[in-house]
Amino acid sequence: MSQGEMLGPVDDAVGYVLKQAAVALRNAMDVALRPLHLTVPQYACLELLGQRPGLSNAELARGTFVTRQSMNVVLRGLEDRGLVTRPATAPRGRELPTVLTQAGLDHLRTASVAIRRIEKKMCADLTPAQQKGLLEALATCVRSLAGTP
Amino acid sequence: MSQGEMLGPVDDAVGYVLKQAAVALRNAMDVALRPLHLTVPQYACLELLGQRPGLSNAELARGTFVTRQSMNVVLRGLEDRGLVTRPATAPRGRELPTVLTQAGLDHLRTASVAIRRIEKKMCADLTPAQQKGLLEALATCVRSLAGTP
DNA sequence: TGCTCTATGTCAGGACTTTGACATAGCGGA
DNA sequence: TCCGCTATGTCAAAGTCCTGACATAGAGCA
Repeated sequence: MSQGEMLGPVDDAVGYVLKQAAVALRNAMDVALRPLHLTVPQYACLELLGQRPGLSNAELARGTFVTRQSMNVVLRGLEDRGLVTRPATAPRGRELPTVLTQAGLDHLRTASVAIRRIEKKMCADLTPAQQKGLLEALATCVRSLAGTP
Repeated sequence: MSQGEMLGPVDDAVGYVLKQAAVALRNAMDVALRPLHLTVPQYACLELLGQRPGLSNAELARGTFVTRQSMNVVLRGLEDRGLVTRPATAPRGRELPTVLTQAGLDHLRTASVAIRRIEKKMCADLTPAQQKGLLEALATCVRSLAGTP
């Protein structure tokens, strides 16, 4: 390659830098979760269940930004490993409320500290005010994009 | 669903909101590019080539955060549609410098305004200072994550 | 009651991306 | 010069995720 770090116009585009940050975070999470034999979607599922037990498959899918089908296979894998449990029959409607097992809770704890370390590292060079502003700005972006075309 | 918009602890995590924003942007770009028969990676490739003509396959892959193999199939598709051109033989080393054709440039222009409209909408409710802060904060996060573990 | 509409769980198929591997072209030091 | 070392382009295989489709359960309304 000819130039090492030439600043191009793409680096001024919010979308580009957003994508860049998301990919960097994803990769860092991936390597942090590998020793625990967890993928990022699996961890996201556990984290959500830890904070809000009894979520159904569809609710978990929306919460982790994947489809119901993908979440279904994730849950199957976690179920086979004994990390989560779903009742055989639906207590209401067709929703199968999922809960963490003790093993799942233990796994979540260790994974959670690893991920929290990643986030800490990511925000290490940000002042508390900057971090707060980042959070608010991103939330505002999400709201703006959610509106009608 | 029981609760509509209950604010959970996950919404306070920077990583979660970052992912949320990236997915929202990706989806918005997807629907905006569909009428032009372009996928997001294809558009990203065209945009990069428009700003820095002559980039090689590997350089484009790094710039769009995918693997060389994925970028190879993307380039093949764009080449078959006559939007980009690569020399049959490498002028230096093994790199094949890719450039936009006139049709590719036209396609890029229309796609670029559509995407810029999306970014404009995303940042609509942000003050210029907030937008500047967001850009800087994200760049700082990328740098922090890039450091050694 | 009966009908429609929405939402959920699940199965099959396909599209896209990544991992792994290989041959080759420059680069730099012994 | 020669030998490693890195980087590039490409092929094959695997994995991951999504789109499409179906049957079913509850809510709302005539």
